[in-house]
Amino acid sequence: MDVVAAAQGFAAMGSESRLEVLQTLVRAGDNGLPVGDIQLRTGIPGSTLAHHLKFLSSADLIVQDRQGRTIINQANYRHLQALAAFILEECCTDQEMGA
Amino acid sequence: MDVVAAAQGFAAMGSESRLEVLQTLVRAGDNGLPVGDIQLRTGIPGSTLAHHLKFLSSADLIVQDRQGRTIINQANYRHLQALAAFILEECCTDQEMGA
DNA sequence: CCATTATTTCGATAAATCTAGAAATATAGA
DNA sequence: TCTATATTTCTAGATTTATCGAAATAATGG
Repeated sequence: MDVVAAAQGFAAMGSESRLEVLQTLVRAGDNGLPVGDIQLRTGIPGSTLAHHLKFLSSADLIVQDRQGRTIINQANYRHLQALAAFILEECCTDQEMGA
Repeated sequence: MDVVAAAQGFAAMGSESRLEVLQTLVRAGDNGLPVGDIQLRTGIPGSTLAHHLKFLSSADLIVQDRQGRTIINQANYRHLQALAAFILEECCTDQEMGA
């Protein structure tokens, strides 16, 4: 995980609306959720939601998979875990003792 | 950690420049670093850096402490850890089994 | 092919953010 | 107090983002 990808990931989580969408998907588990269900649970209008889902998907935080005419959205747990790990990954590597 | 604070925290990490500044402080450990040192290590101009540090500090990601005429910046490890934990905290709580 | 459902793209406006030079502020020491 | 050092505030332009209605696209069933 390079700093560019990480920044993009955090930026995608850095909006209240989008973080709520992401949390909804994280809670939903491996089955994922269709766009319409997310719309119902969050109250976000379709066009706005599509915008946010695109943002999340560009950042690799979710995966979209078409099934017939609905689109299933799933949290990308691997990537999310990698981002969580990234935050403190290099903790204290430059720290000097004493002082 | 509520969703508002979390979104603010992730937004603060969601810029490449700012994430680099934060990483620099995470690496620096508990001793922290003066603004000038961060400036040297990152190459970011003073006024821009001050802006980013304020952003990070508003989001509670770093703590600033004046010592004489220099300002020591330290990563707020507690808060960073809480943010890392937040990401997958509620994983799968809504998941239904089978099918 | 037509109607229906699901989702996205278009378009436009408002708001927030990024950047950095110049000026201002704060502190310490001579 | 005068000077040097450290950092911030001011200011402003360029870029990005957020929002959402209306129109367009995609897929299904009759």
